[in-house]
Amino acid sequence: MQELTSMRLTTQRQIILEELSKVTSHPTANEVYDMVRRRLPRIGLGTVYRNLELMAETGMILKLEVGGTQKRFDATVAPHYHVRCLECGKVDDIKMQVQHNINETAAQASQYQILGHHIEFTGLCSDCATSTHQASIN
Amino acid sequence: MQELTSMRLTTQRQIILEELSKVTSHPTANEVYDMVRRRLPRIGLGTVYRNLELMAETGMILKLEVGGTQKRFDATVAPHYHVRCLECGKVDDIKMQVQHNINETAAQASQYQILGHHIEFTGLCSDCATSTHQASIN
DNA sequence: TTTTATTTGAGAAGGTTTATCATCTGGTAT
DNA sequence: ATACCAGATGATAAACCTTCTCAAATAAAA
Repeated sequence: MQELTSMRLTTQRQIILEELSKVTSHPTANEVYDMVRRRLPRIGLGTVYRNLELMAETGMILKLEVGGTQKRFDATVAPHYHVRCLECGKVDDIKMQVQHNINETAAQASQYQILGHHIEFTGLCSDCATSTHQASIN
Repeated sequence: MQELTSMRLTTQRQIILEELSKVTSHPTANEVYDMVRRRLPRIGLGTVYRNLELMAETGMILKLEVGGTQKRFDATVAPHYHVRCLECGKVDDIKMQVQHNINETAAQASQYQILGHHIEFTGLCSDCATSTHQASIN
């Protein structure tokens, strides 16, 4: 794993973290790339991927391996849950208590050494709920 | 969405479902392809992807959009939770009660129309827990 | 400043999934 | 049985996301 101590403070790194911290959406690597490119037009996509991965390893940010095809990133490190819209793929936070106790239940119900859990709710965001409803009328 | 009524019962479809039903692991599309190919050597990878997707749409099987790079499939349709090994990527079932109540909690805590949830535990399977432990001794 | 190990940008490569399309086939009607 | 046809298949290409490679650039230490 990457050591925090040996990580240089490059402009690219700072701006990637700054831009990710600005939003509460959970952007994909490519969306972060678009955000960062407005300030650093010559940055490479590989640099964004490399640094998001690195920051996730050191725990500076969260890598969300949720449903959908792409990985998403989150500057909020504290454990919390997510909802994903089945229609548009948008991911939002769910502000509810973290169920610490279920890790033990899972540990007892399996042969695994349980290290954590993540809950992903699925449903329709307010925008898509409206349009889907309208579509079902037609 | 694909209608069950208009789905032909092709040999390929039957065997894909049969092979998936045989295992309790949660194979990726490529793993299903390998399993099916032993009985239908001329089947195409696209056919496997197409049918797994189709069966997931009709609810015949479950498509797991869990962490890791690849999607995994499951012949057990009843709601249940999963553990993923952080080391080897293996996915197993967790036999614990489904927390029906948390959907309401999530609905109240968000603007989404909540349709369901999935819990993915992360940890180390017994094999990897051993080898990782040994590695940390060295 | 000079040095050096790390990082970058550009592009290639890898891996997974989806799309395309001529051919084939299961199910139905004849 | 046979013919028909919408739907399915297999082969291949394409799309997509992510990782790798490496010469050039650069942050940080000497």
